[in-house]
Amino acid sequence: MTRPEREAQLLAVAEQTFAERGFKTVSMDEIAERAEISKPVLYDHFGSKDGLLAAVVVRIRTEMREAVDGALVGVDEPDQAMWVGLVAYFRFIADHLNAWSVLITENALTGPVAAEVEVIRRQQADLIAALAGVQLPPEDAGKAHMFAEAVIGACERLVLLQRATSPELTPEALASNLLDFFWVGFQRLRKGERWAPPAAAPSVEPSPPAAPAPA
Amino acid sequence: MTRPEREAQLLAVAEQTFAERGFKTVSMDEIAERAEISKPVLYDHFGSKDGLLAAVVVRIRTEMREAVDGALVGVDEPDQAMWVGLVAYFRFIADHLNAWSVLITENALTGPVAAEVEVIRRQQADLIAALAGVQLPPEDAGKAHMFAEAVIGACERLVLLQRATSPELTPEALASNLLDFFWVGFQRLRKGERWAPPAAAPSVEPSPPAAPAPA
DNA sequence: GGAGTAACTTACGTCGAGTAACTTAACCCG
DNA sequence: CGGGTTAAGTTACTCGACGTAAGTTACTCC
Repeated sequence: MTRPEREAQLLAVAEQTFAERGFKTVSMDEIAERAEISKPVLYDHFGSKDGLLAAVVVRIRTEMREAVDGALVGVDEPDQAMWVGLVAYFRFIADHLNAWSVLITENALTGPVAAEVEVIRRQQADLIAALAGVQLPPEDAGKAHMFAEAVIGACERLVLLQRATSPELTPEALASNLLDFFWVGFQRLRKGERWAPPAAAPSVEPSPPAAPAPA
Repeated sequence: MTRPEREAQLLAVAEQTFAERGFKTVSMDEIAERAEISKPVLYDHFGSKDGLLAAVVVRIRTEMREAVDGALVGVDEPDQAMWVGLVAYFRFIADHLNAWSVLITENALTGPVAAEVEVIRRQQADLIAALAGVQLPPEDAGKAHMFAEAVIGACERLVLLQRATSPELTPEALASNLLDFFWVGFQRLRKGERWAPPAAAPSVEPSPPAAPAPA
């Protein structure tokens, strides 16, 4: 088998296995066994167990980036971009629960792997900060990055809450709640105001890839 | 040495060591060496390496809880409670950077240790949800918990951002920014509005424990 | 047709979590 | 006073998992 083929196969096996059983409890021998190769092949490709996890993270990061960027093509108005981007983000997670599990359940904050995960957040933070920064009054410009970080932290906790207690919540519902909190603000939410898509936000439904409910 | 004494000493050594060098890279032998005892003593007290980490987490959790609860004594008005609680939270973290590092840099989301950390979040979430819930219109009551989770995620990211790039930000500044985002809301922030302490929020300064700047 | 290279394997070194068996010493009670 | 029980602690070990060295097959390219 050729090198890139092996690499892709190993990444797929590793992602799946890590998601199922957790990074710590999975051994390199087990991954090698599942992939039907021997252990040194793994080390030849990825250098170490952490290196393997880092490679998995990078792959997921790339896909996620592409999903969000793709959804934002042609969207110029910041409010709408925020909505479209958030929905794409939550939808990606819903469609890639395995991958997402790897990212967050193995979320050590130190070491090279953590650095790769932080790159994801920085990409997202820069995007959000850009959307927010252009709208803030000049004296609040410095707040854009803090705002972005706050949004990202909120997103991640909301995903965990949804997975733990409310799997029926759609990506759109998550995004709309988040915008209720951040965009509208609690003081107005208190009076019953809600966030609503600006103008006519295009439905971000690319016709879900046909998964008919089994009888 | 008596058992509770040993236990306290070992917890202190473990917290310090984990904070300095990271959970994974520290070995039980190293902790034993630093505490000037032999390894089986550790296992007699805590059962396993994860058990030791869990014990450290529980200790921090208790202290944190006491700090926030203490700050909230006698505060009844929800807006003010939110402010006081957030400031106490950020201040606790600023005053216990070692402990906090242990909590978040070793933040695996699976296993018993993770469960202990989640207990912290649930305590905080219940508190915030209670503060928010009583103020929301009945049809939004269900949003209180989502709101609380979002706030917690935002808090944690803000702390990381502060540590990484802006160590000069005070707990009060962090809390006030957060309330700008969540309480006032972006749409009004855009117009230059800011959050301000309700009524006259009592200064939450218990006269900082005299650390005069060295010459 | 032989040399070099790329994919791959067996067999091993090593380090760290966790444990079994033993030692010391204090305390209790007749 | 003296033996037994209990609590604190130590030495010396097993075992599993990461990582590696050396060797094997097979394909390609002069």
